[in-house]
Amino acid sequence: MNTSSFITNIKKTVNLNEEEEKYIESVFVPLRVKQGEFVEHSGEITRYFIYVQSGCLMTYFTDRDAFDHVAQFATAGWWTGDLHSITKGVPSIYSTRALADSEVLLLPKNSQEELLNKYPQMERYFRILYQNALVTHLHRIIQGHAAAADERYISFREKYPSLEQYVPLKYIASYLGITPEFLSKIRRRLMENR
Amino acid sequence: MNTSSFITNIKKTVNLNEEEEKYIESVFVPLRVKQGEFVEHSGEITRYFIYVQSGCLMTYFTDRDAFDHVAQFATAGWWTGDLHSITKGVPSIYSTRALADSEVLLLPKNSQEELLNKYPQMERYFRILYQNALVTHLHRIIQGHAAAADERYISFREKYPSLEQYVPLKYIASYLGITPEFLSKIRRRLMENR
DNA sequence: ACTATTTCTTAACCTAGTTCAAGATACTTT
DNA sequence: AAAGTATCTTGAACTAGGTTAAGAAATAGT
Repeated sequence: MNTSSFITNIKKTVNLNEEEEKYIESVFVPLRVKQGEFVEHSGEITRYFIYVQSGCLMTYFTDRDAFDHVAQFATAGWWTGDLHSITKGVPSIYSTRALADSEVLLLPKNSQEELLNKYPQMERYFRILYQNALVTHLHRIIQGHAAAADERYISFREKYPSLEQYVPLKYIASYLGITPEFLSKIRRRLMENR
Repeated sequence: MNTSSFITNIKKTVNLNEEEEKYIESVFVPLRVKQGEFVEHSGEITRYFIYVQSGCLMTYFTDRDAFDHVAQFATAGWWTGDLHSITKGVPSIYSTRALADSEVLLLPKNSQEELLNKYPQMERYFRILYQNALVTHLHRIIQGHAAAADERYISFREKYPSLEQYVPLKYIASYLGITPEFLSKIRRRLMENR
């Protein structure tokens, strides 16, 4: 498995010379996961930042009634994992699992720290990554309050059309904060009205 | 108005020498706002990162039915504003207003860029700031899906006890994603059960 | 191809949270 | 202190979305 797609991704944000590329590539741990397999388990301390090369992962929270709540999906070019657990060294409340056979690159916590110390561009890369994620998250919060479920579903489909091929509807429902049954109703209404 | 509280805040995360402190202090624009006054208006391109020295601000989104939805509160030591608008140069969908007489420090977009280029520590400071905010935001999303309104209210009070002095209940309701009337009912139930 | 398991849908009934409208408490301003 | 404005509460009627349970359709395993 080669890591060049990741380097390409970084270079969209910051510049890297040959030596930097080499080093960065060297610290990632490539991993293949089959559909259904876990990359991280809740309850354990997260050790890796997870970058998706291909396939699709989901990160989710399981509540005390054993209901799963999808925090985020991640397809090629996305990062996922539990930032809180890895940075603070506390057990994670999220699990990360493959929704399809996937190739991921694991960046161990220590290696990330090294990268940040060694290459200021990497500090910038992550700053911008987090900055963009923050905008998206806040938008999701507000839309959760301001828009009805059907609107949220419609904009989800517009925003992430590629996810439909990987993600079962029940997880999309979970991501949107509704039940699969209600999503079914919404989908039917949308079909009937056109 | 002095800016030293801000420097103290940065120094909790990264180190600064005398020269750096001086320069950083020099690029901030201090501003006093009275209760009810706006710091940023939706529809305009955000020009400043907003740091709160004292008092309390709220940033909110107004939907097409003219309902306000509180995105976040900010008291002393917090940043607020619309990251999307300022970084992408697009009109903001959020407004920021003072809930009490407040002292804020405005960091113009250009000055932030300069700081980031000049001092790698500042890149790190913002990376960590965003990283922490991301954790909080994701938690808020998940709690919005996994917890009922009364639980969300209780954990809000535990997490931000200091906000109760500044923030009218109707805005707390908005932040939690419920109506003021329903928050009233929740509060009553909580009173009766003890 | 056959079976088992998971996912998706439907329908009847239920509830957390909303809407509307009115009254009660605060908080300002003069 | 009075009057005006904004906030908070209450209650009755309502609705978006949840629950339960069962069947249909798709996937996966053998």
